[in-house]
Amino acid sequence: MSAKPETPRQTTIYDIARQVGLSASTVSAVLNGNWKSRRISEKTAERIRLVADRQGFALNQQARALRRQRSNLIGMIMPKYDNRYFSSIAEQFEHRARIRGLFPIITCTSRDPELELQAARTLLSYKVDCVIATGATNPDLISDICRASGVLNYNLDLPGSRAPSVISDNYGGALVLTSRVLAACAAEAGRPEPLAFIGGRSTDHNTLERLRAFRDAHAQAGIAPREDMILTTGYAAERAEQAVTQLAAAMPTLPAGIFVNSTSALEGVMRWLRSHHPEATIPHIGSFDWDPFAALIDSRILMARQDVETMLDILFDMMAERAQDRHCTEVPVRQITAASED
Amino acid sequence: MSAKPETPRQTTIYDIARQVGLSASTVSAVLNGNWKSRRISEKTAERIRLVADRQGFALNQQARALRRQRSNLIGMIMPKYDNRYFSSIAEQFEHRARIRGLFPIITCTSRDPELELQAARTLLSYKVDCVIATGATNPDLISDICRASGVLNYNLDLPGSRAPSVISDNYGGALVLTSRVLAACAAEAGRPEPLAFIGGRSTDHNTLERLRAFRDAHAQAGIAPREDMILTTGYAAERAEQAVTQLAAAMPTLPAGIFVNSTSALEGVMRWLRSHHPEATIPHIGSFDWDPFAALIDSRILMARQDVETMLDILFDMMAERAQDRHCTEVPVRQITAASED
DNA sequence: CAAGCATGCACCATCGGTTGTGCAATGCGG
DNA sequence: CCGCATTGCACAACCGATGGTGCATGCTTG
Repeated sequence: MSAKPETPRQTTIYDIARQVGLSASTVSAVLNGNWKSRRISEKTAERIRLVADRQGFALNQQARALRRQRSNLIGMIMPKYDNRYFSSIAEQFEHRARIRGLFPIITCTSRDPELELQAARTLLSYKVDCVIATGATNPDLISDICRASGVLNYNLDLPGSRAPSVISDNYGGALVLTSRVLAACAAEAGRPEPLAFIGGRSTDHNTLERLRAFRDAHAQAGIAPREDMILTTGYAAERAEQAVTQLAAAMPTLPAGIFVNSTSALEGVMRWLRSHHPEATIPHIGSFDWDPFAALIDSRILMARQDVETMLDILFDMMAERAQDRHCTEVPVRQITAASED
Repeated sequence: MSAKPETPRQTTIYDIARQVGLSASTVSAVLNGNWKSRRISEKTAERIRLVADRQGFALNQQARALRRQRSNLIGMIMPKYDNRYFSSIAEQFEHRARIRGLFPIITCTSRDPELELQAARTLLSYKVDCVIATGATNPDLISDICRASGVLNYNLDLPGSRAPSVISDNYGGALVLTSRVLAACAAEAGRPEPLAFIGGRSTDHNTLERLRAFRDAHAQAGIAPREDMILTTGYAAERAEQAVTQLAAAMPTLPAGIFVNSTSALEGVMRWLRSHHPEATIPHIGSFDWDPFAALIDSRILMARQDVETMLDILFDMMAERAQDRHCTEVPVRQITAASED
C-alpha cells in the first residue's frame, strides 16, 4: 500500500546476503567466480546464484572498478561517425572489445582538437583501462595525459610519436591509386596529365604521405604535378566543394583526374560536379576511402579501401600484450575499383 | 633513483589534501564547486585549485558516482553506425549530451536482440542515469529492466509501449514518398503502376506504418499494390539484394518503381541493378532514409530524410523534465529529392 | 565581560564491491 | 579421546569522493 515505489534501487550484494543469510563477501566471491578458491561450498554458491538471478542482480561496476583499480572500460576517441571508414572502425572496435570482455566507450569529437583533449580527460576520469586515439589531430597530447595517469594508450589511423600507432600504408595505397587514375586519364587523353589533389590537411601525417605518393606517381608517369592544383583544405565536404570552385575558376577546364582525400571531401567534390556540370562526364577520380554508394555513381570513381579489420586485429593484439614501444605499424590498403565489392 | 615508475597512479583528493595541509573534504568541496556553501575561504580554494591544476588532477568519476548515486552517464543503444541516419543520431546525441554536462556512451548492437539486452544490462551495471534505445528490436524488454533498476528510459526511432518514444512520422513520410514515385512512374509510362517494396521487417512498427502509407498511396493513385512485390526481408543489404533477385526471377520485367526501406536495403538494391543491368535506366526509387552519395547516383532516386535534429531536441527535453508518460511523439520527415541538399 | 553568532575547517559514515585474514566446526588418524 | 588438518564462511579494511555534523576561533553586541 504505502511501499515507496520511488526509484526501486538496484539490489546489491548486501541485499542478497541478507536474503540467503550469508555474508556479503561470500556473495561477492560466488558472483565474481572466485568462490572455489575461497572454499565456498557448491551448495551455497548455487543458492546465491539462484537468488541473484531471481532478483535480476546486476553488479555495480563502478564500485567494483573502484576497488579493483581496473574498470574493464576501453575508450576510443574518434573524429566522426558519418563515413564508412570511421563507422566500420567503431563497429569493429566494439565487437572486438566485447569479445574480450571489455566495455567499449566511443566518443566522437568532430575533429575538434579542444574536444579531443577534453574527451581524453573525461575518459580518464571514468578510469578507462586504455585510450585509443583515432584520427586525432594531436595524438601526442593525449599520450601525455594518458601517461601521467598510467593508462595504456594507442593511436589508430593517424600516428603519434609517444604511443604505439597502427595506420594504413598511406604511401603505398595512394601510389597505386594515383597511378591508376593517371593511367585512366592518359588512356583517354592520349597523354598523361597532372591530377588535382583535394581534401585533407597538409599538417597531418596521412595527407603528407598520400601527397608524397601522389607526387611520386606523377614522376613515375613522367609528368610533374601541378602545385596549384593541390588543395588540402581539410576534410569537410563544404571545404572540398569550395576547393573545386576555386579550381574551376582558376583554369579553363577541369583537370582530367582528381585525387580526393577522404569520402567527406568526395561528397563536396561530387556535389560541385553535379550542380555545375550535371550532364558532363566527370573527371577520373581516385578516392582515398571507400563508400558503397559512391562506387555506384560513376565508373570513373576509383576507391582505396583501408583494411580496418587487420588494423584493429593488430591493435587488440598490442593491447593484449600491453605493448609500449612507440612503433608505427603500417597496414596495406585493399584496392577497390568502381562498383566492385568487398 | 629508485622511485618506482610503475603505473604513476592518478592523484586523488587525498594527495592534494596532504600537499596543501588540509582535509580531503575541503579539497572535495573546492573541486566540485560547492565550497562557498561550506564556507571555505577564497584563499584556501585558490590554493587548492592551483595544486590540482598543477598536478593535472582528474576526479575519479566512479567514486563520485558511487557516492552520489548519480553517474552523469547517459547510454544509447543503437543498431549500426554505418549509415547516415544512425550516424547522425550518434553525433547529435553526443553533442547534446556534452552540452548538458552528461557523458554519452553509445553502444552498437548490430541489430542483435540478444546483444541489445546484454548492452542494456551492461549500461545499467555502469549506472547510467538514462538509457535510450534506438531502433531496438524489443524496446519493451529494455524498458522492463530499466524500470526494475529505476533508470530513466526512452525509445528513439522505433516506439515501445513501456517508455516514452520519439519517432518519425513514418506514415506521412512514406505517403508522400510513395506518391512521388508513383507519379514519376505514371508520367513515364502513361498510366500508374504498382511499386515494389523492399527492405525492413514486417514486425517492426516503422515498416508497418510505411507499408500502410505505401498501400494508401497506391489506393490514392487508383491502383492496387501487388502483394507479391512486397518483400520485407530485413535491413541488411545482402537480403535486399536477394529480394531483387527473387523479384527479377518472378516477373518478366522489373517494376517501374521501388520503395526501398532504408539506405542499407538501397545498397543491396543498387548493387543488384548495377551488376545485372549496368547500362539500363534504373526504376524510379523512393528511399526511406537519406544518403548524400546515393542522391548522386541517379536522378530517379528520391529520398526521405528523417529530422534527426528535432527528434533529439524532443528527446532531451523529455529527459530534462524526466517525462515518464508512455507517449509516442511523431516528427515529420523532411523530404529530399534527387541531388538536392539539406 | 559574557553571551551569541559567524567563520573556516576537520571528522566520519557512506556508496557497493573486493580480498587478506581469522575462527569455528567438522573430519581424521593415532 | 586428543591433536591437527581441512572445510566453510564471517570480519573488516579499503578503493575515492561526498556531505552531515561538530568544534575551535574570532568578532560583535548588550
